[in-house]
Amino acid sequence: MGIFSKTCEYALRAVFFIARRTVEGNRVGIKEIASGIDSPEHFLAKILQDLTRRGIVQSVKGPNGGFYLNQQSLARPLIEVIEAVDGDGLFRDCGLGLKECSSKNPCPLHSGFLEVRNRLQSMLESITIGQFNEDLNLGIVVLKK
Amino acid sequence: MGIFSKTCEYALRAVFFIARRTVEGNRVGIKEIASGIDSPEHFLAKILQDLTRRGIVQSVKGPNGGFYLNQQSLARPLIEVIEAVDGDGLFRDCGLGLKECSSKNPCPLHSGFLEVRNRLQSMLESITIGQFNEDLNLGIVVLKK
DNA sequence: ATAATAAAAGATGTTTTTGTCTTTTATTAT
DNA sequence: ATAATAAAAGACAAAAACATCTTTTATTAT
Ligand code: FES
Ligand code: FES
Repeated sequence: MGIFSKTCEYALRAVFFIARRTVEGNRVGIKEIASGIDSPEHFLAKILQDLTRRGIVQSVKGPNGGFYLNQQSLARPLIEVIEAVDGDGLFRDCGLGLKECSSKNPCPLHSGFLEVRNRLQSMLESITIGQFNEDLNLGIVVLKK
Repeated sequence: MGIFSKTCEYALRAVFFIARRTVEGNRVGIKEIASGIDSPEHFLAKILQDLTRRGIVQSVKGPNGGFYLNQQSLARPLIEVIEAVDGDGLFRDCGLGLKECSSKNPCPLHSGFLEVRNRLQSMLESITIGQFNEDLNLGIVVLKK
């Protein structure tokens, strides 16, 4: 288990991939996304269906159809994708699994966690889906290995 | 899903609980631990069996038996418990799920992740199992709610 | 030695996550 | 209108995580 669920990892890689195609002016089909990010095709399809319902990504059916991102979606911070898929537990729940996280009756790790998680949160709030297109095109960052 | 697995959350709460009893000079049975940290008894038993095999906690069978921690175990940093239970994936794997994490061919989140995870890692390396006994006794921190 | 105690080990069950396959619906080009 | 295309939806399956129950083994006090 990583910091995010597998589902969420696929979702993040997929939106990065779609963003890149979108700014090139194209929609992109599920097959191409799946092979471009090295994910199981039908499983990813489910994930993108859900993201589409939630308005995180856009899609059209039929010939020349596929997934794309509108301006609003391109500008979305990553944390919205993560919360749509995994919920906000990573940022709100107690790191030791206690029923709730609060600074009255904190668990032993509360203050340490708070600092790390706030840092993660603000990082994910400041990174947008669309901001890596150039680095992806240049091969400076990658979505599969 | 939190940052650690449920199994690991129970393990961490349990070692904190055992530490407290140990410095009072007592061994503590599985029933008392389970109720003291609000975890399923038989499931926790499996977890502690594993931690015992790995030498993270100590135990003796029979009357007056139970779990306890020797000096070395009391001084152990939390990260050793976590790595024993969840492995080191949280600190070594790619946050986007790519096959490996490295600064050549990084994923888009690599540098952001690196900073957050290093912070988490050094926090968990500097906190020891035994260091919260006083706070636990005073009720400043808690292991169940 | 015996009985009582408590962890260790083994067998089994449930739920969630992850993954696959098939059918249906919407859209587009002809 | 029709055929081709591609996502949406539904049914199903495997694996991992989480959990429970029973039997065995080691230890201690009597
Ligand atoms: S109470 Fe445990 S992290 Fe806040
Ligand atoms: S390559 Fe993704 S976190 Fe390092």
